[in-house]
Amino acid sequence: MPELPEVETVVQTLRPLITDKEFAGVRIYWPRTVDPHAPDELAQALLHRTVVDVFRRAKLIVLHLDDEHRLTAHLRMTGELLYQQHPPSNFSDRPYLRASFEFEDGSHLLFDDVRKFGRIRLYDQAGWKQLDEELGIEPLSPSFTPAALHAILRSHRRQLKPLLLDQTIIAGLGNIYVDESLFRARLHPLQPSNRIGIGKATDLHAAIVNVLVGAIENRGTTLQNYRSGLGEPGNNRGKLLVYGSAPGTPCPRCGRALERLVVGQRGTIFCPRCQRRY
DNA sequence: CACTGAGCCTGCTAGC
DNA sequence: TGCTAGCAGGCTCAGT
Repeated sequence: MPELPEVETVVQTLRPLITDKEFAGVRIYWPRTVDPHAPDELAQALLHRTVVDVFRRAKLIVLHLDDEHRLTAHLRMTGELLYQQHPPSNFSDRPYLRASFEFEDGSHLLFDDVRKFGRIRLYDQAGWKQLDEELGIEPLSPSFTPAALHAILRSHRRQLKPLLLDQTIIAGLGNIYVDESLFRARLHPLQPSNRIGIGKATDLHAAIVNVLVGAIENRGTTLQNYRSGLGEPGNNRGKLLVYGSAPGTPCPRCGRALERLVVGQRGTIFCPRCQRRY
């Protein structure tokens, strides 16, 4: 599923391709994709607007428009936002197309999404400001320091994994990179966050940053659906140490059988020897 | 405040 | 071989 590194990769591929382009047409094939907007009202609002920048916030792809609105796409589980020089000639080739955006030059941005969980929304300046303020710290920003993470962990009394997945606390982490980060930092997913000292917080900080930076360098992790803005799969899958491993697989560090549990409705893989609760 | 479970969805697969 | 039940999970909302 697309998390911070995958969304960042999509943004990097799309930015040079769609910046300065003007919307000339919008088609919505699955109305719930643009909930709560009415499809025709969204289309009207976008017509003749120009993209002035493309950036990422949390797991959102954000198109900054010339009227200061922000058009956001959240890929959720299976979404893809794809640039195409020419419109698809045959929609039956794209059975999961949920929305398409045509630019003045004839190029298209296609929103493909098998599971229909993905969402596209338009925010005015105030709405965007509010959303931005509700989202947590960016883990690749300069302000995300070991001390900042330690303060976050101490200020809550929660299980570590659900806390790291909470987008209002730290923005952009998902199931893959949380499991990878916890494994590298040798922390148990159910470890109470407030009992983590500065030493382990520093380990966790380094693990998160290294895992994310490495995944971006590899242009994301493709398990099934994820593709960049140009339709290319990512290369990070082979770099994962535990995510995707079946329970019973030997721990890559100590050899003990990895175990699986469900934490916050999410499958979780960890090493019961390396990652101890305390 | 912290946590749990339902709901949204459909492709894939283990098991019969 | 063919079918089906169960699984995968980001996010929101309601309930404990």
